[in-house]
Amino acid sequence: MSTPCDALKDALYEQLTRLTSAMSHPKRLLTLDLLAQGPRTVEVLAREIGMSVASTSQHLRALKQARLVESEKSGLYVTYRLADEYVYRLLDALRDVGDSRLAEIEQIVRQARAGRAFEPMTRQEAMQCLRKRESVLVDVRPKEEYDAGHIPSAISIPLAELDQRLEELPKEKLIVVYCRGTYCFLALQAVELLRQKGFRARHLEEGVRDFSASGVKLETG
Amino acid sequence: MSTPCDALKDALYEQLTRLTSAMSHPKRLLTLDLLAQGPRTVEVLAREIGMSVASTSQHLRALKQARLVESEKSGLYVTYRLADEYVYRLLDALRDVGDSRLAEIEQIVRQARAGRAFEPMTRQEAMQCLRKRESVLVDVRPKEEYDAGHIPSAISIPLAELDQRLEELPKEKLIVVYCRGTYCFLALQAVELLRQKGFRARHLEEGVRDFSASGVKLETG
DNA sequence: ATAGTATTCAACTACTTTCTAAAATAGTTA
DNA sequence: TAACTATTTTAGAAAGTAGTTGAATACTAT
Repeated sequence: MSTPCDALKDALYEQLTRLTSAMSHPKRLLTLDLLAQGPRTVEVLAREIGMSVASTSQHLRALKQARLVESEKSGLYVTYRLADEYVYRLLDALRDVGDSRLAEIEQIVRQARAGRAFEPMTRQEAMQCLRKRESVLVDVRPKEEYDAGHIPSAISIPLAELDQRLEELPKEKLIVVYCRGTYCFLALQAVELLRQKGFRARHLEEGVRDFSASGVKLETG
Repeated sequence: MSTPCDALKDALYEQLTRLTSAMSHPKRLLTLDLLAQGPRTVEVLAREIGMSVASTSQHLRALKQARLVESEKSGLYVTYRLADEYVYRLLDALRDVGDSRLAEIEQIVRQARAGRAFEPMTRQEAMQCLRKRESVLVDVRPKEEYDAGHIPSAISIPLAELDQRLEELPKEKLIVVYCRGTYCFLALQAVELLRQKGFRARHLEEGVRDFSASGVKLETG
């Protein structure tokens, strides 16, 4: 009892698995997350994901064939970027499922904290510090995400730009950074960088998602 | 220059690929889509996806290990269901990317129409018929999705229940069905079934997504 | 018990994916 | 033109994935 629909459905799901297959490799997922923060060349990506340029190129080809990324050649360099807004949201949805379903991820995060260096701040602590003007709150997500909604009174310094914008931050205050959610690593990386540069820095236990989920009205623009 | 973060990140992305790998098989994706419409037993699923029970069971195990589905044994039968709301949204996000990025999907849909039997109705046509009371509009998505927002004046008959609720539909009118979007096959399957049962039936070219995208206020509840 | 049914498991083969290393391509500079 | 750089391609070995078959498990009914 094979209906005309069935052949179609098979073809459709085969196409959709082009997307999921392309995302089924840790380095490719990491690549997408990096590209979500901004375009990059092959060489830069290779360094960031810790693979050979040849491998990186192959992975990028896989992503491109699935139309998850686009590339543009200018001179010697090929710059890759995320294909569009929907890919961005797909990554987000994936993180959400990971967050809600994979206990293993919880554990990874907890282990990270066991190292002690990355003890997170609770919302209460952070808000108190902020009210007493002992700290500044920094949103290290890409600018677009900040614009779409951020914690009130936070300033935007995307992780990618942090290195060049250190002079905007007060050395004497505590820098509190946050990103998307509990297990988004942008904030951790920011803390790492800031401490290297001699700042006092900590990250918020919760991310924007948790704030908005618990009823805090986010600012936009 | 490997930072403490890097090890964590690797572990995290490895965990996230458990999700995408589990979704990287056409039959497993189809299985998730079916489970999104309601829980099913292994045998039923096997029939619906067109595989042996043994294979189906193995695929279900893969999905379960990734925590995308849950199972419950009662008596002889094991019933599988989608793990939670977020998995649902992940599937949705995936369809959206497919819709926006994969020209191949467009083509599959167009090919289906070339077969002629499934010529879709435009919104204008449908609305005209509806105003003249020559047709009824049926939303064949799962009840939850209907409740979350549907085209005004549509009634809800989930595809899964259509077979048992045929007597609610007027034989003399044209049945216009719609589902999520252009290439969601729920509506096509509904049309197929309705025609088999002697109804006149067609499907809307657009789905809820397109309606809401073009500014139509959806009804809820 | 015994037979029967739904589901899972194990072992095997065929196929696909991934990494590496080396070669090829394409654009730039001297 | 040749030398150089960024990227892509290719071929091959190693690892992983998928479908089949037949057997094992677990529950029900007699």
